[in-house]
Amino acid sequence: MSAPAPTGSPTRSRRTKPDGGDPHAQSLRIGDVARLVQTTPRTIRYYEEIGLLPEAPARPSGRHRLYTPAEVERLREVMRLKNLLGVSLEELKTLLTAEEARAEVRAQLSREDVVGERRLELLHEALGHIDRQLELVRHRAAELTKLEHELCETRKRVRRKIREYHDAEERAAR
Amino acid sequence: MSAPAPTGSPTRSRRTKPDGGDPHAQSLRIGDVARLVQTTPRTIRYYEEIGLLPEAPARPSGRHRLYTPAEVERLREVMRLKNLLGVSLEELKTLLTAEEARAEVRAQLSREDVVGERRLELLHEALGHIDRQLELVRHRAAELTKLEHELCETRKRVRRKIREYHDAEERAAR
DNA sequence: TTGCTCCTCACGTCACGTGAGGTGGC
DNA sequence: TTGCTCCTCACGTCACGTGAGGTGGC
Repeated sequence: MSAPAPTGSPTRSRRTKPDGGDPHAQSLRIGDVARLVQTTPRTIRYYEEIGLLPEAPARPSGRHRLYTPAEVERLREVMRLKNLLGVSLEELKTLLTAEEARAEVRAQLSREDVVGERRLELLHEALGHIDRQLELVRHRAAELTKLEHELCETRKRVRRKIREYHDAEERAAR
Repeated sequence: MSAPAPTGSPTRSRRTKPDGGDPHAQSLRIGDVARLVQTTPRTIRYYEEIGLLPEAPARPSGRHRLYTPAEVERLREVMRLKNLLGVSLEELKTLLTAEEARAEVRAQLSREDVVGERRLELLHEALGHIDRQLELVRHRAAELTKLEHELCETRKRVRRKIREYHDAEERAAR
């Protein structure tokens, strides 16, 4: 998982000079981000284009995009779900929208200013969303495990044949 | 997995009249096959076009394609690997070519007319191929399982919050 | 004969890949 | 200033989707 950065420059991070209160401190450029999450700049721009990632607010056309560590994490999660769940980007978008709603709920709940029925309602909504995702993940995991078992069985059969060959050779030697 | 055939005619199978030695007995048409393996006729034709499925030999242009049960099984396996492994069709093609080589080897071995070094060589080749596939499958399975655990943890936290809410309500009632 | 499914182009779409030509920042 | 990465079009590609117009077989 820890990408060994196969080629290219040793990932120079931008603006690592002592943080002078700069709101862009620790920001990474698109190429660095792409290497970190194992994808390409083109893909990141495309995700922004279709609204899967938020546009950097008020970036003048032609200027470099900059990404905060939080945005990098978000992208990493997007890539992970896309790879593992095999859904379309449109489905992924709705899935992530729900995820954000959940985050919003968590934020509200932690401020403790949402109480009573409303609080319970939000919690049950979050639960429903998690359960849907869990079902999807479990289904795929089960199918993969089944495939793994089948491959193991086939492997055993081949190994047995190899053993039988060696046994026969041994008998012949006597 | 057993497709409930959501809409359309109740899957009339072709040529189910008592098998009169017809080599095409039990053959299915492309629409029936598509329903069976959860895909579309277009996809099946496309796979034939790029050589992922063998072309029906000597089918005059414009005539219907017919599929034997063995061909349906082959296609089902293709769909399964594509969905679970998330590889390109080109990668899948080489993967299946190796699979066929293995089948060929099995056929040769069962005829017992391959002996000595050659036999052992073929077996080790098969083993290597299986191991590569196993590695791929295990990696994905592990990642999915990790995601599943994470979702479970999140679920627990939400449930705990719900319980805490009810507890607080109970205390308030006293 | 009527209805269905099938056929072959062929253009559209999704999720990017890949230059072309130009600008930005260490 | 030199090198790099970045930028925006814009066309290409992969894996199909979706009609258009026509033929095949129960």
